[in-house]
Amino acid sequence: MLFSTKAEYGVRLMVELGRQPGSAPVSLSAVAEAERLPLSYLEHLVAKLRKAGLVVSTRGAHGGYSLAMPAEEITLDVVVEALEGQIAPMECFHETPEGKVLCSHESDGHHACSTKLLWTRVQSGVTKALAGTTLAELVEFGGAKEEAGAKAAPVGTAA
Amino acid sequence: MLFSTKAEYGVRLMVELGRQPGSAPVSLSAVAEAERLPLSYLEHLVAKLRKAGLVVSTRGAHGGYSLAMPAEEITLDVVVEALEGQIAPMECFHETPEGKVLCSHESDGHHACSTKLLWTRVQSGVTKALAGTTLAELVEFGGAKEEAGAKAAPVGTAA
DNA sequence: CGCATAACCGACTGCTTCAGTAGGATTTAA
DNA sequence: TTAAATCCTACTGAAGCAGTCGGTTATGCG
Repeated sequence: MLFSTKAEYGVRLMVELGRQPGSAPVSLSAVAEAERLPLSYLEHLVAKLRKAGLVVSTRGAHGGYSLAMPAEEITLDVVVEALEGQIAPMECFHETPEGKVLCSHESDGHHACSTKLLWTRVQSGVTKALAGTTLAELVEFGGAKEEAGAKAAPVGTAA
Repeated sequence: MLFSTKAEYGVRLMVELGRQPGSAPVSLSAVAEAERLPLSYLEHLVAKLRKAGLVVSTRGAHGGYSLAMPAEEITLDVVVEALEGQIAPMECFHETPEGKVLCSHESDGHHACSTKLLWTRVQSGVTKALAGTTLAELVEFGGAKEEAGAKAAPVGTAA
């Protein structure tokens, strides 16, 4: 598996916040119930998102989380990286700020690291996919949730 | 990290076999020494490659491994999958033989899984990068190893 | 004021995988 | 017959995953 559930849950969380019409904060427990995810685990994930500046929190009663910027401006590479850490295909693969790729094996040999070409391509493929997707797209793709007068609609009533 | 060292070492191993001009088998210890990798660990990896039909082995003295087919016909998606197992961006992401994508979360909700779009794109990016790269490319990229009369050239003499 | 609600924080746990080691059994060329 | 090689199973320390738990702080409301 390329990514763990941290990315999965975290993205779902972000989408849930993106669904919200206004900028009213959503409580974690609401997200947990809507997505059927463990609340205490979401706490860890949302902490990462907050530290990355992707969501803002309001404490106290009726508090919660909301997106730090409009969903159209949030690309998924930033989100996934906040949750999973630096995205690289391989341990030895380090990207400098200028975009150059370093490989830790290149120093120890006479010939260039033959896998570098491969991992560079993979890296590019993943990065393009993530950076080319915005949170707004996912929110829209997720389906048009009812918007007509449903500020405090009951949720748990299945069937 | 998207992939573990299993993919890294395994690909390096394949490249090393691909370097060999003829179809003469290369012993694992030779590969281990050339790439500075632990022999006993390589044994595990080469077993996976053999079971996947990517390399063939000849036992006994002067035995070793060689590619089961020309390097031009070996694409890296097969190699990496043999080493790492099924490549999917997420646990819930299953691809059927016909190419359809199933998501285990889609049954439990009213709306479609909003992350599916994202993981589908990531999957496509990785698959294209891996399937679009042949072992022959990596061998060539790795650099032209000396070919002129170097059947038993000493290796360890650095500096 | 006091209480429920909610964000925040750190420690702990069972489980699986990773990366590698160890010890042997079998096969084969010389 | 022996050295070189593949082959196989079992084991191990370390790390990350997927949570759980208990407690602290902040805040709106009656």
